[in-house]
Amino acid sequence: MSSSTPRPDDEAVEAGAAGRDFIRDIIDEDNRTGKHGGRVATRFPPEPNGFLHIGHAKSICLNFGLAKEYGGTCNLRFDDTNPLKEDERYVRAIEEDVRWLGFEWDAEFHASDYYPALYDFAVKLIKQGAAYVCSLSDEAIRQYRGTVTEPGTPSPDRDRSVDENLDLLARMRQGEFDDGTYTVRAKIDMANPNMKMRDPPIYRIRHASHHRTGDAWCIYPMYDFTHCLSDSLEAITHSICTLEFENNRELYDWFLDTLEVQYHPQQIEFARLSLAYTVMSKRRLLRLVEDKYVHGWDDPRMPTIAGMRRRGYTPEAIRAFCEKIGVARRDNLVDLAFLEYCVRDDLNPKVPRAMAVLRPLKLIIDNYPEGEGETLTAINFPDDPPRMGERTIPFCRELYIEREDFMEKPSKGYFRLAPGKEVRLRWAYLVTCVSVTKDEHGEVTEVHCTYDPESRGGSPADGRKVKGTIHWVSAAHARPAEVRLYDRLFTVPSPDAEEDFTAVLNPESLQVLEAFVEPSLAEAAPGLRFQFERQGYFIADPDGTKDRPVFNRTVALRDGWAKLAKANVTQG
RNA sequence: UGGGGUAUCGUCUAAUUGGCAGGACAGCGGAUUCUGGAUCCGCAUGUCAAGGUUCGAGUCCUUGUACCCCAACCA
Repeated sequence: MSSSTPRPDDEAVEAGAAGRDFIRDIIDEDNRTGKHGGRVATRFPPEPNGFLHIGHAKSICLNFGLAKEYGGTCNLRFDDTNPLKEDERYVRAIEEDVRWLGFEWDAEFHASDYYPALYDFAVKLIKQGAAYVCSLSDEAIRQYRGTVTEPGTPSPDRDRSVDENLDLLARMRQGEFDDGTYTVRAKIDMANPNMKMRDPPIYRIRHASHHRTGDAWCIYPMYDFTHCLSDSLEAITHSICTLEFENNRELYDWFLDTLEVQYHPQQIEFARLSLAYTVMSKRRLLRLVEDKYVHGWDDPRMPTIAGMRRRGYTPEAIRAFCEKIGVARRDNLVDLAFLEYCVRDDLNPKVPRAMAVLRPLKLIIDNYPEGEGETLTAINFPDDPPRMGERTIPFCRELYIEREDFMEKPSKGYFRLAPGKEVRLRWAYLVTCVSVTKDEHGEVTEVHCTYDPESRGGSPADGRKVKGTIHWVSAAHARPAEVRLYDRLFTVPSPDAEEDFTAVLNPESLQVLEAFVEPSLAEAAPGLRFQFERQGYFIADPDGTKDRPVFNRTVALRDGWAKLAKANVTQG
């Protein structure tokens, strides 16, 4: 078959739908064989012990996306079985993030909703002789478990009678015992080569208040026991999780088989997302927040959904990213450039342009009348002028330009401003540098130019070509603004591999600049996005005030000159 | 050293199930441009290794190698 003949799903891919992957293959096959009666029911099951990150976004897009594509359902389920680490605050943050990403769940559940049912299942297991109450300490349990190469040894309580187990469980539940004195364990196989099958604990005593059930319980079910049964109770068809739960699947199936539940969902594992130059475990992210390496869960440097939102990323960009990286089972480390591409690609057509000077250098037009000024017209979206209209910008004799846009001794290929060189001031005039003034350190403090009055708007009357165009703001009208530049949080691609990941934090991940912005930007409401021409995409931050807006750089523009300059340097 | 997994351009990911190894990002070159942006065109780069089966192997077989996960009363 010719390669130019489109395959059936090529159109779907082009239409923006997610691509093919092994999970969709499994579902197609299940639908073909009628395994779940053609039903597709997924769930996104976060533990409310931290904020969601980009790795969760991948899972969210997968689970909700599958439900949408197959006309199924997707629940939001909080896996809240550990009262010590969980909090209502995280529940609210997670709900907000999922909605912001553009998904709405069919039903919201909490594992804690199932505590009574789960307790009954534990009783049933005991009655079946498939679980027992164990009095071993956590250390003892660990020792009895053996190692990966040596079998474990049975707990002395393994053959406790059903009646005694039932009595002990009831008393555990009544609060008769202290934390750590007893656990309920599944009775499986202490010599099983799969460590997860060596009589895993399913209930532990924790005299702690739960954010939803308060003090109603002092015993809490554990993950393996809770998760499969929650899935079953919700009649989930495809229980999608990450690869590290692969060993748990045998246990997942064991509980459901042993308890002979009506619905036996299928657990399917996929490789979690790793993003270069950041960490993705909630444990480490929590550490960054608690030890104040960042300013909170929503710090724009964080890989959290909240951080990316504040940074200016859009839900569309994040969704596109999650679809483009695909779903597979091999370990991966996704390039930061790929995420940034998705962000630029989304922002480029929908964000208006503006001018801001981040590192100001004064430019004086010697032949422009002192004390006079004029108003020029700038187009908000040059690639499609009618679409976002135009705005006016004030111009006068003294301006600020970017320090980077002037070089006293221009290097090869530099076509911005330099002594004797002519450039275009964006939307304004052509200017030629005639002299510079310097301070006592030899630092250039002012650039003097003459302008061509016949080039108003930026087009010279004689049609001569000027290679360089630079941005500027009128010194008399410029508004001060704080600009926050973000860089990768870590200096190495895989900080997780480091002994101490905090040792490789990037000290320059945040740079705060005192910038000048064009007047139209002064009152930008928080959340408004702009492309500062030639620099990048920015979003107005809630920290801004009426007289002093704050802009976060979402992502820089690709910089061809920086690349060229770097190549020149390495060449010698 | 036990068990469970995974290996395809630098990166992410496909390959109609044994039939020309494709796409995207990154890179490089060119065109174009009032953003060194965007856009357009083009180029280069890959099947973990060694054997075997076959007209034909990324795909099947054998033997290796590398990496990931599992010994929390976390999820």
